Amino acid sequence: MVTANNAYSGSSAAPKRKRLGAEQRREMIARAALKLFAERGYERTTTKEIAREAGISEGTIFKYFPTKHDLLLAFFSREVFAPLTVIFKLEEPIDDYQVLRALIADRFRLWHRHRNLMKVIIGEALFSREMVAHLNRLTAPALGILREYFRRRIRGGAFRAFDVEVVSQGLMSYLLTYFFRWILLEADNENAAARMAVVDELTGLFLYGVMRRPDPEHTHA
Amino acid sequence: MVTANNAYSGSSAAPKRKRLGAEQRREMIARAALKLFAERGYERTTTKEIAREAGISEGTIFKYFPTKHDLLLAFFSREVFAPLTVIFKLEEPIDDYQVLRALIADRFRLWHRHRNLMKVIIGEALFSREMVAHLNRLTAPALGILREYFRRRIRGGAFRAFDVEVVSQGLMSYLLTYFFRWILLEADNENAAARMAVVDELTGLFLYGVMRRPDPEHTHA
Amino acid sequence: MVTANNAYSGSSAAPKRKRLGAEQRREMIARAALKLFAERGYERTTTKEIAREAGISEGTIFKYFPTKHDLLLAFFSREVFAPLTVIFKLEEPIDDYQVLRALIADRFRLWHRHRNLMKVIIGEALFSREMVAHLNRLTAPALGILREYFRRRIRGGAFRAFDVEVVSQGLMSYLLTYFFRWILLEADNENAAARMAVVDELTGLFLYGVMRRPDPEHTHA
Amino acid sequence: MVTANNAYSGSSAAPKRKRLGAEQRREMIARAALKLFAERGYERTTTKEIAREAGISEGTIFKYFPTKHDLLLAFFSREVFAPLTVIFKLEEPIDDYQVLRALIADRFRLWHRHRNLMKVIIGEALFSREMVAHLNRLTAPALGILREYFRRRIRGGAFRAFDVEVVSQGLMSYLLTYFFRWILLEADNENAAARMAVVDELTGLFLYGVMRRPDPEHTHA
DNA sequence: AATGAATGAGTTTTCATTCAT
DNA sequence: AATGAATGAAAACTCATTCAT
Repeated sequence: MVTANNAYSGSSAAPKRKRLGAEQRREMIARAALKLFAERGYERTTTKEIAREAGISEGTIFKYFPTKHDLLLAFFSREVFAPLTVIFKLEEPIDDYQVLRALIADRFRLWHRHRNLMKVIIGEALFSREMVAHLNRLTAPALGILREYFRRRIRGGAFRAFDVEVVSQGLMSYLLTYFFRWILLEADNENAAARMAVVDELTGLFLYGVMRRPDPEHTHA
Repeated sequence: MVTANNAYSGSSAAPKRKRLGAEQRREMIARAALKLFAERGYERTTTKEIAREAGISEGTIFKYFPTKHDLLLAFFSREVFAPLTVIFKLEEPIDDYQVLRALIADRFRLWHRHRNLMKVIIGEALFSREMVAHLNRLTAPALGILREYFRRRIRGGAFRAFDVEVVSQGLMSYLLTYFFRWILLEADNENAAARMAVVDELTGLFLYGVMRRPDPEHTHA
Repeated sequence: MVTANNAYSGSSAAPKRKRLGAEQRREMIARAALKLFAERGYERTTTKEIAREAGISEGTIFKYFPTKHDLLLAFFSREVFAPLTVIFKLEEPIDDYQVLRALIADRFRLWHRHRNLMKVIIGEALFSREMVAHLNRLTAPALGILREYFRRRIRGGAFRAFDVEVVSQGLMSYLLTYFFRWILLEADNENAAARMAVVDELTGLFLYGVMRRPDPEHTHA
Repeated sequence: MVTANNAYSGSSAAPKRKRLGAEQRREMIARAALKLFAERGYERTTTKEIAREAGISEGTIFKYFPTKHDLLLAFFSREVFAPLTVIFKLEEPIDDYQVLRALIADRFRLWHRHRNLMKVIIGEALFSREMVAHLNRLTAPALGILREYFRRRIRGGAFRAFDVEVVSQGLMSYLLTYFFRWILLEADNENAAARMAVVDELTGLFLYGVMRRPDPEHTHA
C-alpha cells in the first residue's frame, strides 16, 4: 500500500536534488502530510515522517508551510470541495427517488474522493472549534440546497410536513454515517458498485423508511 | 465502581491528604484522565495535567497505570456499558414505533451519560484498530438485539425485506453519527426534552421515511 | 581555565541522579549559564552546553527556567546589586579624594564580583532595550547619590560649577571604562592591588585632571 | 571605495536587475549586512534577511563571501578608519585645551560616522579575541599620537607626571565607553552641536578635573 | 553570474517515564 | 505509598550553506 508517489518524471539517474516548481512541491508535501494524517492522525504524525513520505528533507517542509499546523489547513486554501454538481432541474413531475439518489451519490463520490481529508477533519473537529467551523463550511452549501428542495416538496404535498431543519441535518448525518462505517470498519476496499448499493439503501431508507408499504409501485431497484 | 454520571466533577478543590483505598485512587486518576482526554484529546493531554487534575503527583499516576496508554484503556476494564436496559417484551401486537423509540432513546441516554468516554473512543477509533475493536465490542449486544428484532418483524410482514445486517449496522452508525454531531456542536446543554424530540424525529424517519403516507393513521406525535 | 564547579558536596559515589533542593539547583543552573554567556555570549551558548556545564540533563534546565531567555534574566530576580555600601558621612571638612576614591572602589569591587553578569548585560544591551533598561536600573542608585554629592560640593564652593547631570554620567562612564578595558584586553588576571592603582588613577584624573597644579599640596599617593 | 557615511541607506527600493561590477556588489552586500548586524547583532541576523536587505538572492551572498563570518570581517579589508586627520602642529605655545578638544572631537566624529560598524565591533569584541585584535589595530595610531603628545607635555612641565601608557589607554577607553553609552541610549538624533557640548565637557574634565581651581584664568568656554 | 530550492545538522523545547528520597 | 526532581529521546523549527538550473 505504500505507493511512494515521488515520480521521477523523466530525466532518470535520480539527481540528489530535484528542482520542482513551487506549486508542485507544495502539492507533494501537502499530499504526503494528508496521507499520514489520515493514517495516524495529526498529532501522531511527525514532520520527519512527512518528509520521508514526500521524499524530501525535513527543512524543505518549512519552506512551504511555516508551521505544522499550516500543513493541516493546506487543503482549505483552494476550493477542494466542489459545489453540488448535480443540477436540480426539478421539472414536474419530480421523481424524488432519482433526485435524492443523485444528490446522495454526488456527495458520496465527492467525499470518497476526499476521504483522507474528511477523516482528518472529522478527527480534528472533535477537539478543535476551528475544524468544526471548517466542517460546517463544507457542508453548508449542500444543506441549503436540501432545505430548499424539502420545502418545495412539502409545499407540493409529496412529503409529509416534517421539520425541514432537523431532517436536513438528519440526512447530512446519514451521509456522514457512511464515513463512520467506512472509517471504523476500515472498509476501504469497498468498490464503487458496493458503494452504489449503499446509496440505494440509504435513499430508500430515507424516503420510505423500513415499514412495509401498502402500495408496492414505489419500490425501485 | 462508581461509573460516574457526574461527567464534570469540578477540578480538584485541593482536598488535603486524602487517604484513599487503591481502587478509589485508580478511579480518581482514570476519571481525571478521561475528562481531559475528552476536552483536548489523548495526545494533547499531558500526564502532568492529569496529575494536577487528579490532585496528585505525576509519579503516582505510574504507580497505578504503567503507561499513559493504559490510562486510555482504563475504562474498558470494567463494564461501563450497561447492556440494553430496555426489555424487549415484544408481545403481540407490537408497536414498532414504541419499540424503536425506546431503543434509540436508550442508546442516546447511555451515550449521553458517558459522553466523555464516547468522545474519546470515537476520536481514537479513527486512528486505532484497537479502539475500533473496543467500539465494536461495545455496540455488539445492541446490534444483536436489533438484528433479532428486524428479522422477526420482516418475518411477520411488518417490515419490507431489507438486508438485516446492513440496516442494523446502518442504524447504529447513524445513531453514532448523530451523536457525534451533538458532541461537535457542544449541544451539551440541550435538555432531555429536546433530546427526546430528536429521538422522535429519528425514529419516524427511520420507520416511515419522509414520503407522505397515503393512509394517515400512522402519524405519531 | 575550565573550572567545572560541579562540586559533589560530600556523599561521594556519584549517584546517577542527584536530588537537590530546588533553590540550590536553580542557582547551579543559573551560574553555569552565566559563566558560558559571559564566555561566548548568549546566542552562541546552547542549552546543551549549559546542561553539560551544570552537570545535569538538558530537560532539567527547563524545569527551572521555562525558556532560555528566562535564564538570561535569572540574575535580576534577586537583589544582586547591593546598594552603595559606602556610607557618605560627609562631615565637614570633607576629604573629596577619600570620598570619591571610596565610591569608585566600592563600585569596582561590586562590579568586579559580578563581572560575568556585567559582561553579559553590556553585550546584550547593545541589541536589546530590555537589557538597557536593566543596565539603567542597576546604575540609577549610584547616579542619584553622585548627583547629590556633587550638588553639595558645588554649593559649598569646593567644586567648580559644572553640569551635574553630564558629569555624573561622565563619572559613571569612567567607571564602566574599567570594564571595557578589562573585557577588551582580557586583563582578567589583574590582581586586587593593580585594581586599586587604577582606582587611584581614575580618582585623581576625575578630581584634578592631568593639568599640573600650581599648588602641590593636593597631590595624593 | 565608498566608505559610506550614509549609514542608513534605506531598505532596498527594489531596483530591478541592476548590472553591477563585482566590487560594487560586494560593497552593497557588506553594507546591507552591516546595517542589520548593527540593528540586531551578528547572531540574530540571518543571511536571508541580508539578502532581502541587499535586494539580491541568498545564494549570491556566498558568491562574494564564502561564509557569514567573512561578512563580519568585510569592512576590515579596506582602510575604513582614517588615521587621525587632526594635524598636531603643536607649535609653542601649546593650547592644550584646543589640542585635546580637537582630538576628542575627531574621534567622536569618526566613530559617529561609522557608528554601525563601531557597534558591531564592540558587540563582537566582547566575546571574540579576533575582534579585540581588530579593535586594537584600529585604535593604535591614535594611541601612538596621544602618547607622544602626553610625553611632550609632561616633559614640558605642563602636565603632571602620570603614567603615560595607562592614561592614554584610559582616555581612549573612556571615549569608547562614552560613545557606547550614546549608542545604547540611541541618542542618534543628537545634533552636532549637542555632541560638541559633550566634547567640551569631557575635555575639561580630563584636563582639569572637577576641583575648583584657585587661579581662574584657565576656564574655557 | 545569479538564482532560490533544497539540504541537514543543530537548536530550543516537550513530555512520558524513572528513581532516589 | 507517594513524591517530584531528573531524565533523555524525540519533536518542531531554524538557518548557513550547497547546487541544479
